[in-house]
Amino acid sequence: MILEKKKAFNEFAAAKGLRSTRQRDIILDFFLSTHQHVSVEELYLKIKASHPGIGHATVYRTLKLFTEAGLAREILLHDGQTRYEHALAGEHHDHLVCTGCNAIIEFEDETIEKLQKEIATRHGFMIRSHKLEIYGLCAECRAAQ
Amino acid sequence: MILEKKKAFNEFAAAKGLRSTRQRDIILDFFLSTHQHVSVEELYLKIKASHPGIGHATVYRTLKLFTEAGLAREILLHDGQTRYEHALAGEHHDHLVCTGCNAIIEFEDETIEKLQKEIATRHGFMIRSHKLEIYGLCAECRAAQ
DNA sequence: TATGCTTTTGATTTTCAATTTCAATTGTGT
DNA sequence: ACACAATTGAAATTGAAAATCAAAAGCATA
Repeated sequence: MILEKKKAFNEFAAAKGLRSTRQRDIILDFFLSTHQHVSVEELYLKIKASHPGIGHATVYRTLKLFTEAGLAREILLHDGQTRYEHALAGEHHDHLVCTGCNAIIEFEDETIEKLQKEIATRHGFMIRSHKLEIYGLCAECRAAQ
Repeated sequence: MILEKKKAFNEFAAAKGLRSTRQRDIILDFFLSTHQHVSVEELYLKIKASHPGIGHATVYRTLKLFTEAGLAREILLHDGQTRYEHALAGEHHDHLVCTGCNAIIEFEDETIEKLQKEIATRHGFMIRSHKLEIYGLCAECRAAQ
């Protein structure tokens, strides 16, 4: 899985004529070994602990590259921080976001995906990507109330 | 429709013990007369043209109030600007967002809504709100390519 | 209508994520 | 090793959003 993604990135880099750099390797390693939905700041701090030389800007830039390469996907929640989740081209999942404890539960639903395609077709729209987030309270937070 | 919303806001204000102010009236008028999906900045500039006294902060604060009152809903697209769309409690629609021309097409789909509820139930999750955005190219932008 | 208390306002400052800048560094083909 | 372009990172900049706080405005009461 991790190797698969590294390979995917290398292919993307090669196709785009990007150079292979120490920093990108490190950032990719860290990104792949974090939990889902890291914010840039969070990842930056993690990396900084063992690689103090790596700068803010590079982390931002590189995560944008991963997104272009299809390894990552940007998610905007409502706390003003951009997060990135793991992704592989083609695969997709959506989110239940708990507003109580900020937990994120992932799910997939083929029927919803299919309905989206139908809607798009009806409007002459060509889908590139989509995002479905359901906000509310998870089972634990409901119980705790 | 506009009166209905004004009434809704007045009721909300009364229930919360908020005062009725000239600024809030003006901002509500402008908000209700704009197209869907205004950014705060956009609305602020529109208002400023005829009411130069009204400040940035007030527009931000007031839009948050409208959201609390159920008249507006925050939407985060990928341009770093928070937008607000018109809403009435209970009503909901989702978006096709064209990455070519930034057009936003609204749609509603009962089946998708129903599937979301099922998914939530399956996870013991209580839905408060949700957001579905489909990104891609609209018919015009596809043709223009 | 005046009084006194409280909310609201708005100019300004602050914050903070994200981007830009640019000189120095590094990767890569020759 | 050389040359040249891409990349990096410290620092500055931008820009949205929130916080601050004295002044102004709303509102209940006399």
